[in-house]
Amino acid sequence: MPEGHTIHRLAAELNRRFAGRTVGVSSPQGRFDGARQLDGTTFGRAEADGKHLLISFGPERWVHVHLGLFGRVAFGAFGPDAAARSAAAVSRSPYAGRDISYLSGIAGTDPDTEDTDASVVDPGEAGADGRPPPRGAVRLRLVGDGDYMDLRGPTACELFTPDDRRALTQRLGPDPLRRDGHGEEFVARVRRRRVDIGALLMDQTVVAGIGNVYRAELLFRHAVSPFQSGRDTDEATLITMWDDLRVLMRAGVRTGRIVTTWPEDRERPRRRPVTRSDAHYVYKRDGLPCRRCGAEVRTQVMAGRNLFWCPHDQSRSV
DNA sequence: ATAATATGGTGAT
DNA sequence: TCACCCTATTATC
Repeated sequence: MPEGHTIHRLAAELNRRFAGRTVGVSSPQGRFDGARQLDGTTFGRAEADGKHLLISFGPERWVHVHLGLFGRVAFGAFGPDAAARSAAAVSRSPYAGRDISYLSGIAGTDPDTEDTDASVVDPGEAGADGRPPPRGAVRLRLVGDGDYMDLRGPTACELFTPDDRRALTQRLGPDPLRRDGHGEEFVARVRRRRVDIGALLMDQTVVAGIGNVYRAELLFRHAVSPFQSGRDTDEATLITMWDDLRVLMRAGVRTGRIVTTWPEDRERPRRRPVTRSDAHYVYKRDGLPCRRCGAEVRTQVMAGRNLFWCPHDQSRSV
């Protein structure tokens, strides 16, 4: 489910709840052996690099998590003041139970606008000890001072050495959400490849953190054909795309949603909550008319995923 | 009960 | 390019 913004958001929330604290670490499902040796140690800091989540436990140990397509995280509070803590969390946290709409500035109850961040799920009912018993396949549970987190369905949840961590960073392209992510590097990595730009944007060694939604939407916003090769893509266009991507993804971190449309291209008027159906230009809109030109949005598989684009607005060569 | 679906990634062919 | 791995939810028989 997650693209890079989800992971950065997740790292921030983990730090808010666990940074510097002694944590209980377990794997109710039993498939993360590393839990044993981390149990009772100190949670250092969580950080995101592209779609990878890294949590330090002391200088020599990291937990590496990749949510993949199905991975989800649930946060919760327990104990006597759990309700108060949750209420307080609403005012500060990007994750307040399921009510992320608060941070989107949405506040309302319109179900059409409450698509929030699907990687966050309701943790469930409290058990006898105040904490919900693990439900389903919980790969990793962290328990702190009144806070807990459950992780289900990740592609990766494993121990990393500092070498592993360095190797990962080495492999990944620049991340638009990180301070050390530089646009020039993105441009260079795109322009030395003959591969279609629509495939390059999904390649995490070219740019780290883009997924299938941002790929389609970014190309549309810059009127770039997905079928144009990286090498032939105009440098100025790529720089503009990078800058735009940073804006879009930062908004994604803030709100937990991917909204890429300009107000004038939406059906619901300005200053109203952005509905699910108004959030994107082309993603999952195949067969519908393009918001700008009315041409039928098309889809075809590229880089192993369904690509969506407007054949009229995205036909230019730059 | 079974299938289809999903914002991802790896490793073999 | 394909097979395969993760899991929960929703739709269909």
